[in-house]
Amino acid sequence: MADPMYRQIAEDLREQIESGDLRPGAQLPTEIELREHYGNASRNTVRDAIKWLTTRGLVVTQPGRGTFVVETITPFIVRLHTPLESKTFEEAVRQQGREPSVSQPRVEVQNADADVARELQIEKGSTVVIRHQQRFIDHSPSSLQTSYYPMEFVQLGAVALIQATDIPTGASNYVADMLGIAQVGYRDRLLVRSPNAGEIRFFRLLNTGTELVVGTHRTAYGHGHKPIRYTVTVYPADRNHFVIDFDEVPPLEDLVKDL
Amino acid sequence: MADPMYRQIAEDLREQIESGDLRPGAQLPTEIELREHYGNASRNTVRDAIKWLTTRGLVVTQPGRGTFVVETITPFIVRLHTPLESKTFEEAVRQQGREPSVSQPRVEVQNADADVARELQIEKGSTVVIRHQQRFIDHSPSSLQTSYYPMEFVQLGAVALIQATDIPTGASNYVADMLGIAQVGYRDRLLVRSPNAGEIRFFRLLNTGTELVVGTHRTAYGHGHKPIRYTVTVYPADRNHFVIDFDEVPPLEDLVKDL
DNA sequence: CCGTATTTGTTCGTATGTATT
DNA sequence: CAATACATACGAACAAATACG
Repeated sequence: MADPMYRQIAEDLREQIESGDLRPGAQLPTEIELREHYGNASRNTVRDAIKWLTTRGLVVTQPGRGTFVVETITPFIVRLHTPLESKTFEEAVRQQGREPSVSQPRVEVQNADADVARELQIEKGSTVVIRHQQRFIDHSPSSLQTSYYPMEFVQLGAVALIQATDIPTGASNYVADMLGIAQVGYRDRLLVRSPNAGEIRFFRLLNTGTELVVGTHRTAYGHGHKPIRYTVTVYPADRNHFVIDFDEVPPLEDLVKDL
Repeated sequence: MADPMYRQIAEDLREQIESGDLRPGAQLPTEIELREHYGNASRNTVRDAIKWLTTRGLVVTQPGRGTFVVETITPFIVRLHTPLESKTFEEAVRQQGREPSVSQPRVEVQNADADVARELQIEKGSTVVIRHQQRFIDHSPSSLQTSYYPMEFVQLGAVALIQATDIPTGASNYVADMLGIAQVGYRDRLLVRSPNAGEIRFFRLLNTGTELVVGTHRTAYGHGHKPIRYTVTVYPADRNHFVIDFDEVPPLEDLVKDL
């Protein structure tokens, strides 16, 4: 049995895109033109073909403008496995020749949900301090970071945690200094999922259903496997690569240069 | 202005799914029933609503059967950052209480494309040995692995690389033993993309356009940052988590247990 | 700023095909 | 084989966003 017509049209367009006949950013023929080109197929059939392509992330449509081949984005490299004497966000971004900026932190005090309780090894419902921050690269939304700390840390003296001001040395180092709890290791978990409404807004995603985010869940530990911090950072999957280095590898600049 | 009707229907169904009124695996009302429920909307409008949900990965439709809320899969944990004395695939899978198996390797000799040439730091077009292997967990397709080695290694004596038989100690250790090139570090790069036709077939994906794979690109280095091996492993994004450990962290079993 | 043409978005109706039960 | 349910395809009308003179 032959493929349905809308798939044949979609395949034909896909080949034109992948062969380079239709370059990134180029406008596809209008629905009327496509209709005429493919044996006077119905406009709805042509639209089904375009939908097939949009669902697979090959084209985007804009009302009143047209349908365009997606632009390829030069990805930013997110380094997950930095050494303990790690670079701050600002340093890491500048290293790739880009301009970092961050929002003022937003601080909340809430009860731990199941995820947070598991990662911080505390009772579900215990009080935790939550610090949110928005990060930008070249003034474009880059990532959303949410860190969870046990309320206990504030009571023990790390009071800056519940203040909505940037901690220049990094909240992690601040806790280490104030409480004498040094970070000796961490575990990152990555998972891919659909963005929620807030993420769609912040990252200015199109909400075509093809957009995805990568969540990196980092739990940092002190001596004796005691959790210090649980940080979730969310990145749009389309504009980021994730790099993990172990021991002796060439400098990151080589990779950035070669893309 | 109010949302279009198909979106209102989609939102209503989405809430039922996320609230748990419609559990994973449950069948949605048929298109005709939905049509009647939502003020005799056109069947096409109901179908637009369902399409909105399918592109977001919330439901799947099966011709002749119905539309069903997607089943949630218990993810396998892929450990990216194992120490150098790392576990084999078999050991890592058994550690999570699952049953591993692998295909016979398929070996090719080809010219390096731009990616491979960059990673192995050789001339584009140089001859490379490519070893493919299919991996299964509990007899389900789990990952596709492709490793690239410079042809030079075979000429220098590592002849088992071009034989289509499993190297029990691991190809990496074999190269180290035969040529005295020890692996002293590696860099992993992760990226999310749509699967190609072969991957859709092997992983038995539905090709709804929402299915995604995560590619892990590992370049292993010997002394002096000399590349030894470039390995691309492809995983379906929906059934895997990725974990990277650094220094002192609790045993992985704790995480697997708590899911 | 306005009006008009162009282009995609939404909604309906209808008919027929294909897969499953 | 029949009934049910989703898939494909067509045609039509109006709405909304955009571009342009």
